[in-house]
Amino acid sequence: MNKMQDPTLPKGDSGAPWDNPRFQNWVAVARACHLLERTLAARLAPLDLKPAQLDVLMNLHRHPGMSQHDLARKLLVGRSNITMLLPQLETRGLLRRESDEKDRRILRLSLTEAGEALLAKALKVHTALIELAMSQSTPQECDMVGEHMRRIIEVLKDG
Amino acid sequence: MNKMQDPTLPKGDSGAPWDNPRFQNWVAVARACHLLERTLAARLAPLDLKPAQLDVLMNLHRHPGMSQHDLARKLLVGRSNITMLLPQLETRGLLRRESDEKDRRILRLSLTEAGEALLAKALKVHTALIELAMSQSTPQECDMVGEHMRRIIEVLKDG
DNA sequence: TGCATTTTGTTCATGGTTGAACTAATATGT
DNA sequence: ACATATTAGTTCAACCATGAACAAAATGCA
Repeated sequence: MNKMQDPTLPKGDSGAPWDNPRFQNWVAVARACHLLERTLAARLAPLDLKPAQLDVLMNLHRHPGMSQHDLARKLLVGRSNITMLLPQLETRGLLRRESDEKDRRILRLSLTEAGEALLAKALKVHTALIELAMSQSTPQECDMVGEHMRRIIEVLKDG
Repeated sequence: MNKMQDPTLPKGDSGAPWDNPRFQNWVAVARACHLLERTLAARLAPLDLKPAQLDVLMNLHRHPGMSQHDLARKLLVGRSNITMLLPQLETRGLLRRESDEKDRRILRLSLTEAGEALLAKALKVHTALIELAMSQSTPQECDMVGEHMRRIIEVLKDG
């Protein structure tokens, strides 16, 4: 269904990508991501947390003691981004940065009690939102989507 | 497969979202989006175009004569963003902004010949990248992903 | 050891995005 | 018609993310 031509489309677009289903499907993926990110930001605002900061807390909870460099790679952002991001969280008492005794270049990161507590609250929000989004399909379909995306990540990681 | 526990995980995380498949699957979606966006930016650089600018050209090709407000809604960005974005493209001779005679608040947007030409080149790059990503699954699976994402968009559009 | 290279984190200038406040044009209601 | 409300677009200051250039520490190799 829904194969009707949009009458406002200019003619002579036969080879255009807009009637390519793959193209349309990816546009939907990008839109959904964009929208969920914005919604998450709105719902996280009462906790005075931004999505990027939540990502930091989540990764530090799962991998306590990781370095800033490792954190940057995990989050797919530049190292300088981490440098700009952490002081706000450290000042709020959410995380610690401790020099590694063996390699004094490295700062080992870990959450404080307050950081763990805030993370727990934020995770409720985040999880609820993802549940809402992912419950739009069956678990099997979700797994398929996940598999597909992981393959995309692999194929793009070096190209 | 791959259900092994990560031995570095802290204990006592039983209710945590990390072993929730839906959570992991959405993380994969977000990562793939992020990565594809970055890859697109890199491949568009030789044309001196950024992904956001390509989105503008694409929408103006499909809906010539649309207003800046409509364009902003289509792209899910603020109106001020459009205001900042367009002058660069107009100066490069890629698009026109013409006052509507009936409603002089509105600026009607359309591509120039040069805009259409550049769009055609950029679309080759964009399409190739999406083909690469989406060919990681069968067309049926792609359609399912698209359907899922469109449902997510609907459910989030007003929440 | 001595010296080049690599790695970690920081600084800084740049560019992109946002939302609030603003102007101008139109629509609405009485 | 006339005051009020709404809408289109702009301006501006604040915030983020980025990458290049940098300093400090560690590594490797001769």
